[in-house]
Amino acid sequence: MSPARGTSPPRDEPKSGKPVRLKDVAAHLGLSPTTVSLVMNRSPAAKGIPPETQERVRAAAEELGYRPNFIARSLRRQRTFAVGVLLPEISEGYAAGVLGGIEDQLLQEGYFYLVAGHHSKPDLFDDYLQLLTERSVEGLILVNTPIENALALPAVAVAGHREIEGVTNVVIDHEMAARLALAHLAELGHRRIAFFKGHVHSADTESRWQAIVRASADLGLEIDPRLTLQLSGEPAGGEFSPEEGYREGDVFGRKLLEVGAPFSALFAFNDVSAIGAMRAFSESGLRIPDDVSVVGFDDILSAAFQNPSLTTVRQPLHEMGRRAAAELLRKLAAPGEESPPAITIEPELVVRDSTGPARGGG
Amino acid sequence: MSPARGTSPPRDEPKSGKPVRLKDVAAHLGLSPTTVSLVMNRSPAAKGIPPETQERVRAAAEELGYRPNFIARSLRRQRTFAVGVLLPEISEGYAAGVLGGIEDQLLQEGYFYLVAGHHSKPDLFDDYLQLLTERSVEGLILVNTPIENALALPAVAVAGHREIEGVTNVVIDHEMAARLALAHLAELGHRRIAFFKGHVHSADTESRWQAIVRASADLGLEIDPRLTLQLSGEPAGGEFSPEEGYREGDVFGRKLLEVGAPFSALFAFNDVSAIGAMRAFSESGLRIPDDVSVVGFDDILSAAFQNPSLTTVRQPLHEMGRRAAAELLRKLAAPGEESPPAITIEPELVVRDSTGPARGGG
DNA sequence: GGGTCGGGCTAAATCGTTTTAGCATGCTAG
DNA sequence: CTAGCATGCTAAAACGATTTAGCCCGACCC
Repeated sequence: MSPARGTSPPRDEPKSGKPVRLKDVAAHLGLSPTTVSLVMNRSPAAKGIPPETQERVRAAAEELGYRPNFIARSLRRQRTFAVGVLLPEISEGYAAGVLGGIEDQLLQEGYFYLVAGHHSKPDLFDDYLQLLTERSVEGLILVNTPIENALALPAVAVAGHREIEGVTNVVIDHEMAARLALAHLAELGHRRIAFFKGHVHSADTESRWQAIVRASADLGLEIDPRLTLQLSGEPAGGEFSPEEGYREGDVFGRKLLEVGAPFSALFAFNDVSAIGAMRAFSESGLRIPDDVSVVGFDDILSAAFQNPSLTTVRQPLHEMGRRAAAELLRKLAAPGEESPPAITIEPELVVRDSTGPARGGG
Repeated sequence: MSPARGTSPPRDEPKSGKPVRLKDVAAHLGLSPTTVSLVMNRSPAAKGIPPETQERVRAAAEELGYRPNFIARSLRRQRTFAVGVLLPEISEGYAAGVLGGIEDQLLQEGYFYLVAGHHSKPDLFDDYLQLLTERSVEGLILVNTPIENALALPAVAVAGHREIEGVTNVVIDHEMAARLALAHLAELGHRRIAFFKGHVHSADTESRWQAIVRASADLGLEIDPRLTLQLSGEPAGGEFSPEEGYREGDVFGRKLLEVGAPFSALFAFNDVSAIGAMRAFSESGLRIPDDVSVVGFDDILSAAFQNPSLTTVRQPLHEMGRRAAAELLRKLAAPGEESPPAITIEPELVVRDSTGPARGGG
């Protein structure tokens, strides 16, 4: 049963047997665990320990392959360096994009995160909140996740639906988005523009529409109510399947043509409905962008692959995730301070081939 | 500083002040922590405790809103109920899909997971492995992540590039994939089929090609080397950007036409290259599927949105993730047992509009 | 009446750290 | 000669659970 029986492992292999604990390093050196801990953590209290001892300690730790046990440390310090992320569904493009940004920022700062996908079921949502709290996450990031009551932990929301006391909301700058898209179309000579509005329950719907109304006024464009169609499905983050959104775009594209009112451009609520509409237009014999220009919103992967490729307002999902994570870490670092109620992120217009000059000059 | 000073919080509000510990519940009842622990965990040793006491304990726990501290429990039991997931980049479609399946399975079984995206940088990869180990994850899932040496923890790989001792690999059944795609084309009357082979460094390339060769033989199809083009970028999980893959499909589609050898169908290595090729074909005046049929691989979101929509072999990413997680949990539950070197998942042929009967009957 | 047994609990060690409060020792200053 | 003060460390108490080894007490048996 002796640990060094028969062929011993090569000496430079630290992964043999049980992990090395602080106590082992201390024993190896003939010092107390306290000293080793102080040195390893570069604690201010370690200033009383002479440099040569410190060096001995570090050398021994290195030699033995000592790795502090995070669990024990978390227990003692009451810090887990972990945050919880709640989102509807991880494999869906919007959430995955945001999560990528969250991850970059968190890992960079030495944090990890626990993710739970609640599939938009409110009861699951509460359960997971509970579980995450039990696991002692230090804060929360809510991606496209509506909450009812205030939270016990510091939190930041991305595409949050409501305004909640103490929860900072990271949102896209709808004003700018509307201005970018409409100015682009206006510049190409379009005057009669059709719109797809979002689902009534989507948080983005209202603010985006307000922004569109304002931008239209600024640009001297008139909005024709007959050319304004409200989608019934698909809130911003995609609680419904993209296929549904696509089909809806197709259906609404047809509807638009049936209205009879002329239009030379469409600004859709999102890319999937834009793509659906493009299909409807093509099948009706219209050519894009010669007969009608189309602008989407989001810049999903497929946007670039369309034929023609889709001009769209890009939501910088990665950046939104990064900012959300950064803001949460800031809150954690400065618990007292007031935090901003919202952080707005600038969208970007990606001009591709689905937009072109209006025919006949406006 | 008394906790019950001034306006006390409503009694049914358990979130007031500090969290309730096991010790508090014990004190409240005049029992020892041991007893409470035994009861709460339904430990076999609790059989000596009379049901009425047990009921008292549970009622008190409920009343006080007791939630066991996971950290403390983890430390004592040496179980974290957490696994680590290593992947190149979370916001990329392949990894996100697999992760969705992993998550479903893990949460269902009471586990959480920590994700680290190494962006295909081997040094980051080692760092994160280290960090995850320090955090005491119980096992690892590697998604599209090549590893050099054996791992200290139980592990399962999805789309693993190498075979590693003790690491179970979850892979797609290439034989079946090839058979599905080629049988479909053969049935439509196609005899001269062009192929895009994968990048040399992709793990899937070789096995898939072998499967294609075998399936072709079985179906009596001949493979024309002139119609077999090897892509240079884009390994299976997408280390390169999709845009690159798309462009490459476009370029290779053109090359195919320049070869001069006739073909009526293309079986591409993945959807992005298939989509690129479709574009090349359309621009050369060929109609899909009338002049040429195209089959992709993966079933990415965009596949359904193409015009025409793309027939493709779907990789059930979610299922692969689920199976990987399930297998890892099995390993954790039965540490001694032999585990299978590989788990193969059946792909599915999704027939859409990019395939049709061969012109002139073969 | 003493031994045994079982019922109903609990004391205390433990998991691997961090951190507070000191303890020797030796030197210096008065 | 001794109080005072660095210097270089350490003992022990946390953190919040789990778990092993028993303790106490009454009932039962012979």
